[in-house]
Amino acid sequence: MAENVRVRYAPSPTGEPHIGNVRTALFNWLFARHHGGKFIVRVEDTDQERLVPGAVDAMLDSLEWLNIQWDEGPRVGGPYAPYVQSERLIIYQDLAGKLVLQGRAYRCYCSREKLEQMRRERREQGFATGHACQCREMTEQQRVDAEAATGPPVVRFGMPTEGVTRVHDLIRGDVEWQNDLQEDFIILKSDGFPTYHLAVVADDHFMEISHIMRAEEWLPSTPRHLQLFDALGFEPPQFAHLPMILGPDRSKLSKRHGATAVSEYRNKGFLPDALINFMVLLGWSLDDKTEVMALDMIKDNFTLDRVTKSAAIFDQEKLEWMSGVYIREMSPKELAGNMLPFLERDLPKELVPVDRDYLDSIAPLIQERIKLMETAADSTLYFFEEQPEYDPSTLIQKGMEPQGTLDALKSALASLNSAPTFDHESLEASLRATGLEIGVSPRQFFGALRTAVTGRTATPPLFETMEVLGRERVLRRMEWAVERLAGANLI
RNA sequence: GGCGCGUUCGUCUAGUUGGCCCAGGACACCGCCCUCUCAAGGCGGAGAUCGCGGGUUCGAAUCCCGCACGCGCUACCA
Repeated sequence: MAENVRVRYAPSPTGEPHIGNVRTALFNWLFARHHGGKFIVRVEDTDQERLVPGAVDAMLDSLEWLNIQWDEGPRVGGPYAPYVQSERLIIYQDLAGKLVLQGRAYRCYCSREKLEQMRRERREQGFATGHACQCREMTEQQRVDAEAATGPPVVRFGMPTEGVTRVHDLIRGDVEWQNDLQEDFIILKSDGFPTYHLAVVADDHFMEISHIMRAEEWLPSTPRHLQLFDALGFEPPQFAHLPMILGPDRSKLSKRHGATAVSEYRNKGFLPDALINFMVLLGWSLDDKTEVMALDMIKDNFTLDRVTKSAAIFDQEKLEWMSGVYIREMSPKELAGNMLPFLERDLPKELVPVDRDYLDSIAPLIQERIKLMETAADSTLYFFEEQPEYDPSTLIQKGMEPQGTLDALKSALASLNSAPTFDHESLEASLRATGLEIGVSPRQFFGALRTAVTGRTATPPLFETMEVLGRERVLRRMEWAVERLAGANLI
């Protein structure tokens, strides 16, 4: 298997790529990288009605954002171009024509209504849908008559009427289907476009795909593809049907499950590496304990025998934890660089642009307190605001009185005013001494100072925060707090 | 209805040749520690009769049979 691995990711451009799609792309890519093979992206746009403008770009952008590079496909080209099915129609039409000539496919003139009716009846009788119509057995005269009476026909593939079709799935083992229970499926639509079934078989053959790795929902159509490969005289690739990704209600992941598009995760400020690491764990594992892994380790160990059979539910909370892990692993400067665009997006306009050096000094303080870049603006707002707004009563700590709080703030202000340096070590030393002197517990004293300096009850460590804010800002805010409390009518 | 796949803590999973598994790790949850708050971190806890019922075996989550449930497919969609 080591030589000539060629796998593909073949999305249809019908909207924003979601986690399920991209997880499939990820597994294909990892498989290719593990085996030193090629990863190909192919656009399956054979359904003209469902095309969504911009969807191809959205797809490719998502892959690029995640750093999943493809060796052949749109934007990069390759020896088997074009990689867009709507530009390969002639291939499919030619193949369909040959199959008709060989008697392996036939033209079908049935209306959708008639088909639907027949299927309903068969189902009511408890049968499989099976072969739906009689067009397969038409005489030449009947065909001519039908041609005149209806519009352009579709081309159906005639499934064998006996025997079984068997696949050795690399993940699921042997699976087989009874041929006479299979329907004669359409390979060429009346608009001249192929269906997925024909196009996928043709392209996978001509692009020399070695393994078809796709979601489990495709397993039922595998016998069709196998029969097509056979009828066309093509050697079929190997198959591996990946477990699906489900929403919290255990049904196939879809828009109604909330955030499913990759772009949404990007906008929320998840790191691509964290998302990759999380997604790979949905259906694959390294061992019984390792979860946080560098990409190289994943590539080195990514084999199909470690892929799960059962579907997985997408757990947002665990993703957020993973995101936090990756944030804590990077350098403060990297964090700052990552936060920058989000701050410029989310901070009040008058506070933008932010000073990069200042941001660099803030980053280490919030590094272990942030999980998503989306929250960066809120958790750093008080660093940028001139004066955070807050209710003066929140200055008063549990067990303290307004007057005592005011006195404490004044003492702190005096201490701060006379501080020779404004680094956190000396600030802490002198403020602790002050607290001791006036008999206010550290919890109460620093709590009051925290509110005075940041307007918040939960922040990074107080003295580091003061150091980063700097003497001027801290003194101004302290003075303001004293004024506010004194004028608050609480005393 | 038919066909197919799946079934280990709430969730992601380990468990690949039956014994080291009366089932391990992680997220979430709870408690304690650390502590100026919030986090992060450390320690500990609760949580799975391995879907159910039969077998086989000295011994089964692991093998066999049956059943149940869930999901997927069942389009001139992919």
